[in-house]
Amino acid sequence: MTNREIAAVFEQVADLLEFQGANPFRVRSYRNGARKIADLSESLATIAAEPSRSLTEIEGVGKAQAEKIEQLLSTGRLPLLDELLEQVSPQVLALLRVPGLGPKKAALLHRELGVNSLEELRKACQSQQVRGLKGFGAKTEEGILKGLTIAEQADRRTRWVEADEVVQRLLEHMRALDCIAQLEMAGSYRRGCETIGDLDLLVEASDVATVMDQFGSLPGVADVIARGETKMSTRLESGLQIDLRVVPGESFGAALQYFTGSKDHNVVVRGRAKQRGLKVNEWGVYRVEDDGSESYVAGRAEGEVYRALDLPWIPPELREARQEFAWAEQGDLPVLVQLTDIRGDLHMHTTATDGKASLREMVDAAQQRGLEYVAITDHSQRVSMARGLDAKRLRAQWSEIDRLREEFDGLVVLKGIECDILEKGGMDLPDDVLAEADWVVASVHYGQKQSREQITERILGALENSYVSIIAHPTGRLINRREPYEVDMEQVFAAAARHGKMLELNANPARLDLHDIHCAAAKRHGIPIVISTDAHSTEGLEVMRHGVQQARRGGLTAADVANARSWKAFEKYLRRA
DNA sequence: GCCGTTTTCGGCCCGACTGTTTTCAGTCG
Repeated sequence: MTNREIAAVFEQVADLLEFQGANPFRVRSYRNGARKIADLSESLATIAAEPSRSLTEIEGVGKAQAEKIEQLLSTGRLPLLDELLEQVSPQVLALLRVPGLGPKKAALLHRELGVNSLEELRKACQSQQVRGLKGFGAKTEEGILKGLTIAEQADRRTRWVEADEVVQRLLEHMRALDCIAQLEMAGSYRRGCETIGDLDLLVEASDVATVMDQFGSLPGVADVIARGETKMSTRLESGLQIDLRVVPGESFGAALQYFTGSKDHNVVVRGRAKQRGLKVNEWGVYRVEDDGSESYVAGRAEGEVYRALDLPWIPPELREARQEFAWAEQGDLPVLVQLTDIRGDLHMHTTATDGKASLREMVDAAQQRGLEYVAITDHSQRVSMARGLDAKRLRAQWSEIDRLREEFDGLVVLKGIECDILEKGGMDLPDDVLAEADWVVASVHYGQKQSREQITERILGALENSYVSIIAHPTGRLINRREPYEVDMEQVFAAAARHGKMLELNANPARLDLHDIHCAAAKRHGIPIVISTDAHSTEGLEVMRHGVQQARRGGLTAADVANARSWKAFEKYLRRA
């Protein structure tokens, strides 16, 4: 079983236990275990197979979970899960997706009314059976009916780039107010996560009511879910929820820290505070005296909050309770790569295959963006739908690049190709053609359903080809649309390191492939990452910022990113490789 | 179920808001 599958089993166990009203800390420990497993770049099977190592070396995995992982690895089954599934039907778990329904209320509905599915819940609400239950009323019933629609279309998080469009609109709408002193987005949006559950807006303002009125009047707001003295929540017609918090200036930094999360990061922050006789909440950092009284220590700026805990400010992208606290304590926090560090773009298409802009237009647009070097990498012949290039057409394009080079002073244009790794293994163009290229991007487009062994073999084969420079979008996933193909990334990392190859971080916001944890793993292997736009139009060059953001989440510095090097430095590296 | 600079038991982050209830439980982030 793969890490992802085992993490999913632990998640399911947590859901089922929660539904049964089990010890909430036991539930949390399974969720925590699932997350740590999902964050792992090494496979559990590898760790378990090594006699000198133990699964309990994974933080958050103790003796009990280690045994369960071993059961899953050897038998593919978990008796605990089977047992739980006998007691609770998995369909009932869907009830937890209804906003406002937690384990307690869902269990009560199941127990008292025999509700087993979202459909049955709808019927129970419509026949007004729900309002009679203890702890329920007419308003709850109406709320559930509203929430049902959301639950039915749930299971989908918004891609960061889509959320960003809403954010830009929201910020502009709010900036129209004079009474706002500070305005920041927090939450997973600020952490640059690839998908966003909801949006969090933080405001410092004197006039709370005016801010809330303005917030509620954002075009596209379908519903005001809640409105209190400091907190308000709305839902857009698209289903996206936006939370607003209004705080005073002395709390702004503390609130920003608090609402940026992640949840797990904040748990560690709180724990540290406690060790130091402090308390951290969204209003500030407080010293707790022996008599129980509290005095304000910090909270105006986010950095103050961390300083009070003897930590440097931690970039939001790193706040996932992974390595950041260890780094921060040792003074080893990476200086994360920035968009302005990027000097080259090494994956783009033209009208020769499936691009929308000509070679000249792409090169021109790259120069206008201030890039020092680009590689033109159209598809190879196997990608027939895109009219992929055979040797003859490819050489013709390279001649065109030769002519173009004389015109474009100060911009280096590399003769490249995105060469398919064939289903049966091997490259889509002969070695003598690849040998003439400056830059060979190898990628899997076909046969994505093949077995783990097959796909891994294909990619390893490409890494062994001395003319291949890099593997593009190494896992093939499309966010919200297609799972990554089965590939043993450990072997890919080892082979890439051995053969001196690079790995691509595809910056297309639908791909963001490599994943952040794979970026971090590649860095540990000393593999240079190239962030590429894979642009199919001149506007497509714009997506570089998404790739940089993903790289930051992976903890990459400019030194870890090959195309953050000057052309001179990059060229030297190419020649050596 | 996990974990340990008050360690092998007894903690485990903390506050806002809602609806239902006369003082709080449940949910959410």
